[in-house]
Amino acid sequence: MARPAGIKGKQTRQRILSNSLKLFARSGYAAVSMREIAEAVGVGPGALYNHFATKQHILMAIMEEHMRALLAAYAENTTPTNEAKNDTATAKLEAFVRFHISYHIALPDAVFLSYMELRALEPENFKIIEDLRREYEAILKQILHLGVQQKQIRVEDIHVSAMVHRANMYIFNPDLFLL
Amino acid sequence: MARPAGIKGKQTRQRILSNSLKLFARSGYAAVSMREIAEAVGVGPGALYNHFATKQHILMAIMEEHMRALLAAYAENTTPTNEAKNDTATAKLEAFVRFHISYHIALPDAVFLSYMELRALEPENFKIIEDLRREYEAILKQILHLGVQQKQIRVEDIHVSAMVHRANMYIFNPDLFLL
DNA sequence: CTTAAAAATGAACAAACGTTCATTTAACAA
DNA sequence: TTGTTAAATGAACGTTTGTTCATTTTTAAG
Repeated sequence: MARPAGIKGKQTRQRILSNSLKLFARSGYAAVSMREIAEAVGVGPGALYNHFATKQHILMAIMEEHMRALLAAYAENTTPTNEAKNDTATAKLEAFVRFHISYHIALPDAVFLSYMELRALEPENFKIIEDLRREYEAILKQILHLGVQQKQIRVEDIHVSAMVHRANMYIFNPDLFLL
Repeated sequence: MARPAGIKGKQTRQRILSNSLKLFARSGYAAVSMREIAEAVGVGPGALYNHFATKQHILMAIMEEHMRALLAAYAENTTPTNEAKNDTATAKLEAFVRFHISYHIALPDAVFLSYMELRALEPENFKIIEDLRREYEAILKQILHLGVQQKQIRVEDIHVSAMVHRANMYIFNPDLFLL
């Protein structure tokens, strides 16, 4: 057999990503083999390389798309209408927290993976994900800043406060403290 | 070269355990090879097998000895003198929490590993570690029970309250919810 | 002093790993 | 209809994996 009938490439790509996400979250990136992924998707090992250059590229695609989807969902959630309604910093903060929690609760595997397997990323990929994470954190920082300006929020140190979010990362990766 | 002069077996065993702990905590059990461990210890790959039958036995030794040390330390901490001083349930609870936090803060690698690499344990080994964990949790449950009897503590559900501790495990291993 | 056990070596093994490639078939554009 | 690209196969490649083993040296016991 060769190419099956009625198969669109983008579908297989998505199936590789979703199955890899499950497997990586369950067993860890290093413990999952390409053959395992291929079997879960229902293709031969070689087929994976029509869609991703390496195993690392699969992990990277999962993480990067997760972060970009998070940022896009926040932008979507923060429509001009909602922005007008949430005019005060405390309203913005509540909207942010509600969005953050509901979004992350809905995608436990992706969140778990994005925290846990940072250590499996090659340096240049790690940097890309780190930058996306910083971009997301900047949203919270900006809200806190506004709250201080409006004298609605009092924080001893805005940076540290925003890091409450980042703390999750350190819980999962204690060694990052050393960087 | 063969056996070096002045080497006691127990020393090498400990060096294998401590180096493996560091490597496993940093990169994950599956991502660390026996050759990596051997190099960190400063011996050849074959030497590891004079002390542990398999790689899994190394992980298991780390986890089991960590849990047994935890239980022993608590027993040590809870001397008859201290028990007499901590006669009320709230005093016992405070003593437990203080012990728990200070002990776990002192051993971040071992704690991280014992939470994270449960998924790398073969079923029979997982059961042994799980039983030790339950034994430790039983201490807290007993204190809460006493507190309810003495009407010093009110809990909606003792089991659930004790599980606040266990919650850490689920944060690191969401799939355990399915068991 | 002799001997058995303990500790280490490093080459070797089979299995599994990530990845490549020649080949085949389906989809699609010209 | 023809030619090119996309998608899949599955055997094969070189490397790495966990582990074994014959051998050597040290320790320790009788």
